[in-house]
Amino acid sequence: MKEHTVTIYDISEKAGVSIATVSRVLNNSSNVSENTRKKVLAAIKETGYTPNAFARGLGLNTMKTIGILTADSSDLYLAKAIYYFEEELRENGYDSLLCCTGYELKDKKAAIDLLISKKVDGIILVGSHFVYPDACDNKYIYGASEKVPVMLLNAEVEGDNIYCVSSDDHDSVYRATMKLVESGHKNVLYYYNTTSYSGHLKERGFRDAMKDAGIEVTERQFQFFDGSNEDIHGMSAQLEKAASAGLKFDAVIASDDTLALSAVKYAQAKGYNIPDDFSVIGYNNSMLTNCCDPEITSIDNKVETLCKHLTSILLGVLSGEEMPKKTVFKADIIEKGTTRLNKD
Amino acid sequence: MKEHTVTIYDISEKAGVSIATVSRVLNNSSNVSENTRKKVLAAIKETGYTPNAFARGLGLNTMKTIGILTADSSDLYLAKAIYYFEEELRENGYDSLLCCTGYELKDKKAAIDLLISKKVDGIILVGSHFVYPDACDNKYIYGASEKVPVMLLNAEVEGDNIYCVSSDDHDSVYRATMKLVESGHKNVLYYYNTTSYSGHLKERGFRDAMKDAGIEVTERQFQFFDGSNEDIHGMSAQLEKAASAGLKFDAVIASDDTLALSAVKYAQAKGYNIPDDFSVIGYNNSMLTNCCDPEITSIDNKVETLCKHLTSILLGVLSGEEMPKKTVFKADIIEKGTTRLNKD
DNA sequence: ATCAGCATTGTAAACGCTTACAGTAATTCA
DNA sequence: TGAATTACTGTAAGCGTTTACAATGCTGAT
Repeated sequence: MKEHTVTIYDISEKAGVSIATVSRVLNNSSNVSENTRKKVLAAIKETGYTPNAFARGLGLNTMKTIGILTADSSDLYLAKAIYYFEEELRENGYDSLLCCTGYELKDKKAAIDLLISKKVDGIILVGSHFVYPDACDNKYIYGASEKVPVMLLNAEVEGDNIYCVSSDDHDSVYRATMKLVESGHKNVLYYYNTTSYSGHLKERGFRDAMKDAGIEVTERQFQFFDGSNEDIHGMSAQLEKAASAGLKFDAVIASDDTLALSAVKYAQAKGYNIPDDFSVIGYNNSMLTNCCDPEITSIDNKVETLCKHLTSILLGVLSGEEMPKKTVFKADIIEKGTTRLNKD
Repeated sequence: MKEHTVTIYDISEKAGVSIATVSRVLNNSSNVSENTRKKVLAAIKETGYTPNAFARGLGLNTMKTIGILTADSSDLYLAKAIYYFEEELRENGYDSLLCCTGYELKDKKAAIDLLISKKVDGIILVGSHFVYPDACDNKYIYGASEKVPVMLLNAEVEGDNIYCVSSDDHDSVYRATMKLVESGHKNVLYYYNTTSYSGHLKERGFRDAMKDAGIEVTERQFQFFDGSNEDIHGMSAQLEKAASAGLKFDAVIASDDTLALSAVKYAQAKGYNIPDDFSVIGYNNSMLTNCCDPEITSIDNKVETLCKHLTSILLGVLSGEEMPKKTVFKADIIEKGTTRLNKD
């Protein structure tokens, strides 16, 4: 069963050359005669030899691998981000080591240590969950950045070896809220399920917009959903409960498309007419927005753009270039059927 | 910037012991006095030392890492599977290396080579896309299985170091189709988007059921959707086109919830009453089935169960136990609003 | 006092690769 | 013809661990 694994020595012997030459062939080094190259390649093919990446990594002290961390790869948005990272990295000769950490701080720390001990060349933290409102909880990120560059998607932390690419969540929610207000909605409810960095930005965007619009908001208008991010029924039920408890709202701006969808379902169950009696705006412009009828107006923060940009910055950093520490993109509001915003 | 990385030698020096002793502490070997252990641990803590996994891997010839391959991590179902694998493996001390290969055979091969050169201890192929109807295309799997155990989720290939865990797709589609027929549907359309291994099983399930029900089917009743698996509009449009071209159907059984959702949208656009005039059954029982109204009846093939089972088999294999080569689970048909099946 | 036996620690080889440096043969130039 | 150059190839050190084996220092029994 466990036959002797083929090493560079076997190849060198078979091809009648030294291991250095084999190595040169493997690394496309120029100083090899066409003749020997052929012999070596033949031996490799014949034996089915694959180089041992440990040994290689040991010497070079790099595995050409990027660690990707995310709280939950089954989240629609995060999964998409991971997909783009994977793709871009692979095209540039890097592999990726994915860790789904869950939402516990200690697990995040453990995962980072693990990646570092595996000698990743860089770390990408996918999603704002990694950055806490309380700056002091973000220390672990600094720790990591002492060893390798740390990239943040949709979150911001200032630091020496830390690079951030994000969408301006404050701005997009601000604009969306404003538009809802301008299109005649007085009682806008903010429905959210995360208190992460970007969660805070979004919330502030909402608050600021309402304030600038001269509308007072009560804390009840901030509904926090604390369940699974797939539990559409639970999400609707919570809105229903809030309504029965006397809360009035004729529009929902959600921090997430799933929440938005639940709001649509809630409104339809109530018999409201969307978008005439009731408006909904989601976030991420994921396929979920196309699942119901009417389809959901949503904020598109352009994952693909963000991810590609982030990857190119990382690659730049890795090859020693000077790169911007912070890049912010503006999101688009994609209007579909759950709003009537542009009434001009 | 690039300060000397801390190695086991630094620790040994700082703690005044040999590197072997440090190594023993790191590996919780018993033969270390409490006193020295403390000194070593102190030194480790002080320097922030993390062991180099390459060096370790080189010696042990294992990285305690499992390679996970999937065509597309942003697919809802696959992402979920990956999530469970990740979680289970981590809990058992294994890390995972994820590769999203896309759907091209050559990329799959390349990814496998890569994983093997990284000395993964095993490979999990997530999704039936890895197994082709033409057995000859599956050779690359045998190649991999010569080096490490290969696990297949939702696909079957026989081979020496290959283990399969799947849901009985033929059976579930057969039963679902039968139920549709028994509940009065004559013109059932089969809507699919993959010709993978399980795609074939499903199709055969459909054909066999129709045959056993004594209903003749024409090839037009097999609609293959060839676009993005998020393109709900395109999916609906294709059904619309088929209908305009004269195809009659009063039920759709889809190989996937997204397709099913598109069928619901199609039917609703047509003004059909679901489930009275028109029935739909999806596959995977994902959250998409809860997105529209009525919610979609779907086949639940229990990813979580499958994934956990697969992982436990893999762990068994890795620890040298004898394990079943093939495990098949039966799926459940979860009836919701798009059908009226159990009319007894 | 001596020594077997034990607990603990140290030494050094091995893991498979890259690469600086050294060596060799062939070619060119004067 | 000999020296310098070029083109290729080989030798061996080093990367940071683990671990078999050797060495040390104690313990208590004789």
